[in-house]
Amino acid sequence: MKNYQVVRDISRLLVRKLGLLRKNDAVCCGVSVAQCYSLTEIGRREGVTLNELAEVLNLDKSTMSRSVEGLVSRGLVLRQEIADNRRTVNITLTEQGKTACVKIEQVTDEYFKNIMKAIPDEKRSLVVEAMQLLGKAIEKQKLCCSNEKINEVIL
Amino acid sequence: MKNYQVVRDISRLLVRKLGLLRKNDAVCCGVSVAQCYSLTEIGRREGVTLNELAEVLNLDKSTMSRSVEGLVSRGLVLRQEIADNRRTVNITLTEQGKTACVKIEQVTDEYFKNIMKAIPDEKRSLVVEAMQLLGKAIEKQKLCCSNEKINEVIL
DNA sequence: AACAATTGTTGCAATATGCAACAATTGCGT
DNA sequence: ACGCAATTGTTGCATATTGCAACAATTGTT
Repeated sequence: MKNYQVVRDISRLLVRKLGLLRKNDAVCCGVSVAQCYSLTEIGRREGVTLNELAEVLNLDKSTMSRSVEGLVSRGLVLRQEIADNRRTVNITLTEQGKTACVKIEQVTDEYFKNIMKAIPDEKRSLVVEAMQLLGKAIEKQKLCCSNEKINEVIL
Repeated sequence: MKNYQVVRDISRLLVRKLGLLRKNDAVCCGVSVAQCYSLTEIGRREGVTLNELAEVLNLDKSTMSRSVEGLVSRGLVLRQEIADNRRTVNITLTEQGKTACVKIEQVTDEYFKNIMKAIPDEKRSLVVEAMQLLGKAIEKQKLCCSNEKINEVIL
């Protein structure tokens, strides 16, 4: 197996184990996977723009807008106007949203903690170092098959 | 940062870069992300059962059934009966399906090759070794938040 | 032979999707 | 200051996808 295929396999494995192909509306805390990601991202940044969120999650801004609307109607998220710019919107977590975020963090962290536990002690730091290198490498890459519209129909 | 968070970050990064939250119907070769995964999995196994496919991709069998139906109607996939069992279905690729698979492999491999290229030469084998360890560790884990129905509504 | 378990397909209502069009606002060039 | 382009976010819209539940068909078990 080629070395890049090892990375690809990890990717496939994560997709499977994390149920990323699902669009379930109740994965954790009564919200979908995509909404979990939204909540986490909003929480980490303490306020985001809709565009920023769409970009980070690699979603269309219309999709993002509606997704946020869903979170607002659940009382998890707040859409606030910014004083110095009446065009953009500042998206923040409500108290309920923060609670949800904590819960999501717990569930997710638990999962990844178990993964680390399953790695032999003496190999753990090696894995961490490698993952940091990998992270940097991935960050340098463009988005894959996203906005480039590779719609070539097969002959 | 805790060591498990490094792995989690990689996961988030992949979700973002690979556009896994998208349910775009035309990511590559005119099929969606989920369908790309289906095609790849069917191709790798040279014939799968619907249930197997649903399990591997962590999707409901009804969803899987319809997704396969979509691939059949596009002429990419074949649903065949098995001689010794008239209940199960054997799903295989058509010639067009194989062509699509090759294309998908190319696009995906290209992406992961670039990631490896972005890793310093002397560190590459380290990363590969670590990824193999990580892969084994992830395989040992259960599915995350999938069928367990953690539908606890937040207070 | 009777009954349980498995496999895959639909009915169904709800939701999500992205593109395009749009209004509101801001920035830029002159 | 004025006009025009660019940005930001929201909707209309048609389509696609989701999972649960119910179902028929088949297979396994006792």
